[in-house]
Amino acid sequence: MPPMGQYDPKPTESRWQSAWEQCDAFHPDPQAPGQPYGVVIPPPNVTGSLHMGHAFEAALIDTTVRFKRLQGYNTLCLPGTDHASIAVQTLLEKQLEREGTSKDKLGREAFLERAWSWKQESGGTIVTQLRRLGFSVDWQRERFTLDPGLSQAVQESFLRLYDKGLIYRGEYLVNWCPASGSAVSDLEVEMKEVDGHLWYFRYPLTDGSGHLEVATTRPETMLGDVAVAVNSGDERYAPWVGRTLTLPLVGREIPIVADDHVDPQFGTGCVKVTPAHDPNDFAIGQRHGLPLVTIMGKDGRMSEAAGQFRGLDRFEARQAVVAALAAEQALVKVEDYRHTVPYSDRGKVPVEPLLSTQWFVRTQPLAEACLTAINQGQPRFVPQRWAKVYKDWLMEIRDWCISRQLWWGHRIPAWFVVSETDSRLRSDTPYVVARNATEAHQEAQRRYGPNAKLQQDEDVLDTWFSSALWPFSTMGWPDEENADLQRWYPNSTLFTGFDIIFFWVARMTMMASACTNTMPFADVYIHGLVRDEQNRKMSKSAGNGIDPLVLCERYGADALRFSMVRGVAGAGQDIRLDFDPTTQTSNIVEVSRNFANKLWNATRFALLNLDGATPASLGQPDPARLLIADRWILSRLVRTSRTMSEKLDNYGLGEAARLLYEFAWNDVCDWTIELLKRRLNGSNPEDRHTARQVLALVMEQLLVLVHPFMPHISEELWHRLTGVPDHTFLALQQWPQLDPAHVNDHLEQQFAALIDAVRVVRNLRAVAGLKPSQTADVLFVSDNEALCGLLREAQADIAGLTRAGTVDISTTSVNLPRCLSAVSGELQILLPVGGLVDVDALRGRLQKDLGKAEKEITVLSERLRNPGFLDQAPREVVSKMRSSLNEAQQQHRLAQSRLTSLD
RNA sequence: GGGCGAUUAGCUCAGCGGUAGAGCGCCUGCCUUACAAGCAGGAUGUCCCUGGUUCGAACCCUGGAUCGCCCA
Repeated sequence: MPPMGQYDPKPTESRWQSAWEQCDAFHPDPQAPGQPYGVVIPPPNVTGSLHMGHAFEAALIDTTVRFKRLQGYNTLCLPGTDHASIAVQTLLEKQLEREGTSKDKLGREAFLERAWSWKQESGGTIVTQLRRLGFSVDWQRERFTLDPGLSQAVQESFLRLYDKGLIYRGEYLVNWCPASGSAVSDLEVEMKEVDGHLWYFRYPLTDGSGHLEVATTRPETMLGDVAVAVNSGDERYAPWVGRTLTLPLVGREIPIVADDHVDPQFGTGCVKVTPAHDPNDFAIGQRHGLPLVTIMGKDGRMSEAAGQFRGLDRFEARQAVVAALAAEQALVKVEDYRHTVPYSDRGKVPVEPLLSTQWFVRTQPLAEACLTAINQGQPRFVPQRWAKVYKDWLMEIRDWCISRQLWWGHRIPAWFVVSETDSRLRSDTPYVVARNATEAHQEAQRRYGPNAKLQQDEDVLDTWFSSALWPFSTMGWPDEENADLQRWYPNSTLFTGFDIIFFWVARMTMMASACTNTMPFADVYIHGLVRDEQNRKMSKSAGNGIDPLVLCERYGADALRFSMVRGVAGAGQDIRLDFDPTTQTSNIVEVSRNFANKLWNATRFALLNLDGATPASLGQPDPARLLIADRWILSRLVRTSRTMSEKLDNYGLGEAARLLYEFAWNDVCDWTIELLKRRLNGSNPEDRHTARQVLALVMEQLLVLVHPFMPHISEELWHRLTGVPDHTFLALQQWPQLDPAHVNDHLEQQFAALIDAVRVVRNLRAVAGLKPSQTADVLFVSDNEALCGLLREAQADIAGLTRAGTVDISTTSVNLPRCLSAVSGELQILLPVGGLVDVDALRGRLQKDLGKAEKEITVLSERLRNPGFLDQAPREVVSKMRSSLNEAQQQHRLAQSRLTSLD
């Protein structure tokens, strides 16, 4: 058991997590009143476990969602997971390998059974972990991309796009990942800089009149060369254009072509052209009508066409080809060369550009619709600069290869009519696209006669294809009448990281535009990444990932969430989270844990002093009985809740969190609670009653403000404070709706002066070395009547805060020879403590005041002497400077006179 | 090659035209019956450099440096 004064998050957090879920607190009714606010969470990969990025994103989403719910929106936050074709299949294949078997031995059906049972058992890990954060999602609406409903959405959208000619089947160079045995899209390819070589080869002219030199980083592809290209403007080679070369090792006669895209600076200015194995060469080949010679198979080994090299792995072949060319005296030289090589994101091996037949989405028409929308501000990106990134990508978009040679995923709804090609699947076998096998048969029979035999395409769709439908497939689409869809689609906000703007955001907008004719969400909030104390991106592969659950265990989910949200700067910067792996501690999260503890103790204080009364039973305080301190905290409360709303409405989560922290710690705990103590412990029953009303009111409202950020502790404390039954939740209450008339600028300014005066007294006491237990009288002198009035009104409070015996306020100067004294604004502060005074310390203090005043006078009077300033600066600024100068001069005079009186 | 971000106290970062801020750390006192995960007080800055705009620049503009990211 922790000490009384220490908050233990564990029991509280698990208690409310299950209470919320058991009561369906976050299961909204589409028919319920209130403006809709709908969010779908970015579905994490089923293979995954919770990492800090998920926790960060969840914290941002949940803070916003809980805030909207408190504001009275009919709020849906829909969770789910994504099936992750390649990742799951890789994981399972490794398992099978360990068991001495393989997916091919098992067969497709058994493999998929196994995949599903794996998904049931361990696929839910991350979802359980999300619960641990207190994520207020609707678990009843949880979705998985392979669910029947979502699969139907995939089939339907495929069909519609196909019918509109937006999906086609074609033979192109795709990024082939030999590790996973599948095509991958351009986006799944990562360019890496590697140290390689540049080999120079000599290709003889067919007529024997000489030779040309070509340079390449991939010698093995020369077996598939079909031309040599030079820049059309390159005069060095102009005479040879149109003649032919004989390809060494192969003997093929290949033309020399001129092409604008050849860089004359690269190597010798002559490039070998291998259209079947290089995207640039592919383009050259198209322009010049060159044939495609494929010399490699899908396993990354050289094929029949590679002649003597067939069967060699592509990297072995490289060595072998170089050696063979050297033997023929065709190798000129080798240079070290640093260049970029495309790597497969998943397989972590270089991708092979390979000619194959795949399914593609024709993205250009979709991208155009999205461009039109973004030019009209839809969706709205926060921060705005990301809209440009999104736009630039859409403008240079390439077709999206959506077929994957995998088993785990949505099978492509296309059936080959094999009866048309001798029951074999050939490149010219016709096919039909349909919603299901029955419809496919009907269609095939209609087109090819009653004996048409079908074989469904073996391939599945890119996982991102189904993810792209997520905002509406999760809400019942294609059933346009679905109540959820009608209520929460388009979604309100998409929260995601900038790293998947291309992968996901743009694909969602394109698919939404094609399927639903609208943008899928109003706003896109782009957050940063979580970095470690050395500013490195947290990732599993870097080994610097912190397990959020470890931090939840140690400090509580509330503390972790608050740390991350508070760390967000205005414009979606990355956040940094420190962590010492040896002690498993984090200073940043500790700060939030301390904050939770502070709230715990402040509420404990309230409970001890309310004696069983609740905010409701105490009622609103009588305005006539409020002291200045009460009116001040009410003004601060209303202002804070208002400013926090503004920040939260504009995704200023970090700023809102910081405002809350300061309000709770400084205004409520340091000042209000301290000020209330006097009356709570006092003998006047009416004062006591008012003080309790104020305390109850402020604490309850504070807990509401805390709730979006730290849902568990606020829920717990709110129940303790209000005594409401367990099945009524703070999570479903109202954001503070207090009378805006409480806000009082003038009062807050005055109170700031009072706080300052108290601080000066405390400082004087510290300078003089007074023990906290010693009392000392305080005398304020000022000719500012209003200020004196304020101090008089708060006389008793000041006495309490400064351990003063008596507090006197005088408008006429008094001269006490031996006393502590200092100056604050227009106020002279005197502590007559007789012989106790350390004169040197006192002189130091006054000299400090004097110096400060002098500096201020210099700066201000210089500015006020500047005619430009007087003419052009706003009047308020000028008058503010004037009064500041007056104050400084007065302060200077007072300090001076106190100093001389010391001597 | 193009684009974006960062550079402020020893550390981590706010602030983004009107006299430099927080947390941590540091120094000095305090177990003052909500809280030592705390309270009170204190010290600490050519706001990366450079010009310019402005009455006034940490903040806006020019140029540059360093670090980081994205795209080609």
